[in-house]
Amino acid sequence: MNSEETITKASVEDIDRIIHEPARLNIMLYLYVVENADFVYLLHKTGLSKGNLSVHLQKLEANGYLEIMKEFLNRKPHTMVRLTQRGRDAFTAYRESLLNILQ
Amino acid sequence: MNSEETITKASVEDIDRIIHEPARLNIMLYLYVVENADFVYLLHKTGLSKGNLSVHLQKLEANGYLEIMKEFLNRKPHTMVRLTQRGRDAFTAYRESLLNILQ
DNA sequence: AAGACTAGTTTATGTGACAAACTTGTTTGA
DNA sequence: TCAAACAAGTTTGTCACATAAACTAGTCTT
Repeated sequence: MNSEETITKASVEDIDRIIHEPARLNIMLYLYVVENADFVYLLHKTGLSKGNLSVHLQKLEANGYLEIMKEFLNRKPHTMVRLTQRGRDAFTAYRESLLNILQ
Repeated sequence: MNSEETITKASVEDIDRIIHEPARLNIMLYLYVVENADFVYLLHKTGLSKGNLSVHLQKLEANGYLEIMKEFLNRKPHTMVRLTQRGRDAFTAYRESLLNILQ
């Protein structure tokens, strides 16, 4: 194997589909800069329906990309969300990957 | 409306989902540089199954992004594909859109 | 105390990606 | 020469997923 062959080609195959879905990409973009967000904040920012947002958050959590913390605030349920380090890394990797492909 | 408000925000909502799907993004990337490609070439380049490739090409054609030209070559069916201007424009718009979102 | 509101979750449905199976014809080899 | 293998796709069946509607559980208002 010579040096030319070791150049890794930016590959569409290894796009992270969990992040690639626009609804979740949007969520990740907000969480990446905000660090801490609650359900209602994301609801308004993303424009997703509640059911939709709920399911996408669960999927991101199932992949270890974020943490969902439930508490009661003024006697009402309150859902806080933040990216895990894994989620943060996955997002930067996704970004690098796509920039490589498109540039 | 003042000038600040006219700054268009790069929005996840208007990602072109036809192109966004990785399999089709891959196809578009090849067609964008090659200009003319046949079915078998794309089959090998993309690594998609034949059925999959067939369906994705039909979907891109249905959206006016490419033209499918069928002919017989050495008595065998031969499918040529090329981007339309519309497809070319859609691709550059998609690229711009995603670069804006990710940068 | 009945209706409206808040903050979500569960479900039902439709769409879509994918590969397996099929189709139509051509070439090969026994 | 005819049957098996090959070529180039298409159609079909299945499974996953995105989405909104319906539901839940509790709180506030009047």
